[in-house]
Amino acid sequence: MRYTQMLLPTLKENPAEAEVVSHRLMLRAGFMRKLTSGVYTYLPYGLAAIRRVENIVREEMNRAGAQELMMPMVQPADLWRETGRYDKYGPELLRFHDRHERESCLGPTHEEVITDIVRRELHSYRDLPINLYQIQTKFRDEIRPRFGLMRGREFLMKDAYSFDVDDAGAEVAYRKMYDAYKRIFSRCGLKFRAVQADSGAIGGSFSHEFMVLAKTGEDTIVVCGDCEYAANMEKAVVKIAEIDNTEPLADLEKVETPGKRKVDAVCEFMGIAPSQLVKTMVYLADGKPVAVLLRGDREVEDVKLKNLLGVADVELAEDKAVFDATGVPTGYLGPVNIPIRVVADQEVATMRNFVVGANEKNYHLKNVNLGRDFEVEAVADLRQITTEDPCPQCGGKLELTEGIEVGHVFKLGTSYSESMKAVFQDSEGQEKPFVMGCYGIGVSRVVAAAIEQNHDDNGIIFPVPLAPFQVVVLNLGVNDGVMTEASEKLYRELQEAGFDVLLDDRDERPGSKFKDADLLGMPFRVTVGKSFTKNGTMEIRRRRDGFTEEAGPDAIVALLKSRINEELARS
RNA sequence: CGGGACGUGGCUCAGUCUGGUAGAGCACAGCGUUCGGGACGCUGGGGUCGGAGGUUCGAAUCCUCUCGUCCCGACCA
Repeated sequence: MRYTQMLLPTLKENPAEAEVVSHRLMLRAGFMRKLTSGVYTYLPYGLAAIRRVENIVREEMNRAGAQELMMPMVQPADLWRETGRYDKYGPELLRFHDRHERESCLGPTHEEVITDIVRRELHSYRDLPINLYQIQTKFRDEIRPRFGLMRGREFLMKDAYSFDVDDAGAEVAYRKMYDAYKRIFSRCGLKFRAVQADSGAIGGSFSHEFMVLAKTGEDTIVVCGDCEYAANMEKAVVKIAEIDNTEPLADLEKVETPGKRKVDAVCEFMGIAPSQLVKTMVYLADGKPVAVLLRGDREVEDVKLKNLLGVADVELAEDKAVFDATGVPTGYLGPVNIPIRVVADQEVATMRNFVVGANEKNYHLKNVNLGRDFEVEAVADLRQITTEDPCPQCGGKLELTEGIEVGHVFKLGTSYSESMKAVFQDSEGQEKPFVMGCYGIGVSRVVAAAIEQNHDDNGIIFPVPLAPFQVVVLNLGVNDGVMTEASEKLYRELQEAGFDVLLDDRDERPGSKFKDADLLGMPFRVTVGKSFTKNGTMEIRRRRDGFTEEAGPDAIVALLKSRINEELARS
C-alpha cells in the first residue's frame, strides 16, 4: 500500500476524548473515528488489524473442528421470550419495533438464534457433536461505554456454540475450545492467563476467562509466579496456613478505649498488632444487616460474602444503618451479644485471645475467643487475597495484576435447549435436550488489549502477527530519482516476497515520517535516505527496541525476512 | 441512575468570572526557503461560539430549558 493512496489520518495531538492508552493511540494512528458514544467507524488501518485477529481466530476455530456461519443481528422478541431473557436481560438489550409494530431487538449475543437453528435442523445423536461459530458485530447498550474499543456498545465478537449428546461430550468440546483459545492468544503474541471464573448455578470448573495482562485492565487478577494458577480477585481462594494454635485461653476482659474507633488507633492504644484484633463489619445483604468478622488487617471480598449468604447484593452499611441495627456506634462493634447475624472469615477461627469491640461506646474486649464467648452462623473464606498469601495450588508466590477479558469459555448445560425445546433422539430413541457450551472472543477488544500491552511513548508496537503491515518503507527522497527508484524497487520486492508493506511516498519531511512510523507501530522500518546516497545502504530498524542495522539493496529482503521470523519465533 | 467536568474553525485550546463587532497553535490552499526525528517566512480560505428561549441598546460571556461528549461510581461480561 502506498501511503499517498491510503486513508490514514494520524493525529499529532492527543484527542481530548481519549483517556486510556489504546483509545488514544487508536485515534491518533487513524484506526477509527467515533460516530457516537461507544460506536466507531473502523478506518482501513484499524480494520486491517482487526482482520489479522479475525483470521487467526478463524483458522484456529476451523482447526478445532468448528464451522463458521453468520446469524442475523436483528432478532424477534418472541425468540427471546422463549428463554425468558427478553424481560430479564435489562436495558443492555436494545429493543425496538419495526414498521409492523413487531417487537425486535439487536442481538447482544446469539444463544437463542443458534439454538433455534439447531432445533430445526438437527434431530439425531448422529448429527452430534457440532460446534458453530460466527464473527459478527454485536450491540450491547452499555450503561457507560468507555475506553474506545475496550468497552464499546458495538463491537466485533467471535461467538461459538457447541452441541453435544451428554455432559462428557460437552466437556470434550469445552476442552477443545479452551485449547484453541490458548493457541489463538499465543499466536496473537499476547501475554495472557486463563482464569477460573464463576460458573454460577451450574457449578464445577467449566468457565474460564482469558485475560490479557495489561495495566489498564478492568479486572484485578491474581497470578502465581510458579505455576499456572490464575484467578479473578473476587474468586481467588485464600488458603490459610494450618495453625495449631495451642495458646491457652485467657480470661475475657473489658478495656476502656476512649475515642479509639479505627483499627490502627485501637492497636496502638492497646499495644497490639492488627493481626491480634478482629474487626466487625456490618453489611446490608439485600437490605438486611449481617456482621462480618475478620482479622484487623484484612479486607472483605464482597463477592465471596454475597455467594456465602446467597443474596443478590451486599453493601457496607452506613454508620447510621449500623447504629439502627445494633444500637452501637461504629468503631466499638463486636460479635459478643450482637443482635444481628454473624459470619466469620476462616482466619478468625484460627485466632485466640483477640480483641474486639465491646458493643458499647469507648470500650473494647480483650482475650475474646470464638466458641467460648460467641458463636457465628458460618465460617468461610470471606476476605480478599493478598500477595502474602500462598498460591492455593502450589504454595508459590502470588502477584496481583490487571487484566483485560478478551475471551470467555462457558459450559451452558441444557438450560437453553430445555427452555427452547431443542431436543434430539439418542441411540435408544429417547428425546434429550442438547448439552451446550458457548465460547466468546472480543475480536475488537483483542486489538485494544494488544495495544495496551504493546506500546511506548512514541506509539504502538505491534506484535508481528497483528500488524497491518510488517514493514514500512520510508522514502526520504521523493524528489530524488535515485532514492525513489530504489524505494519503489524494494517495495515491489518485498511484496513479491509475501510481505504486507506500506510505502511512505508522501512528500513530507523526514521527521514527520519517522514520527508517523513510530506511532503506527509496524514491527520494522526500512529507511531509504542519506546513507543510501552516501554508501548505497538502507537502514532496518526494529520498532520494539530500536535495534538498527544497515544493508545494501541486494541483501535487504533476505535480512528482513530473517528478522521477522525471529520476531515470530519469540512468542 | 448518582457525582464531576466539558461543548468556541478539521484537531488542541484561550476568551466566559467583570456583556461592547470571535482569537492562537497545528492542519488546509498558494509562493519561497528548508529537508534524518512532527521546519520557517509571507499570503489566503474556513467558525449560526452544541441547540432553543429569555434578560439587555448590545450575549460566546448572564438566566432557564434542552441535546451531546468525557471521567468517577453503581451495573455488566
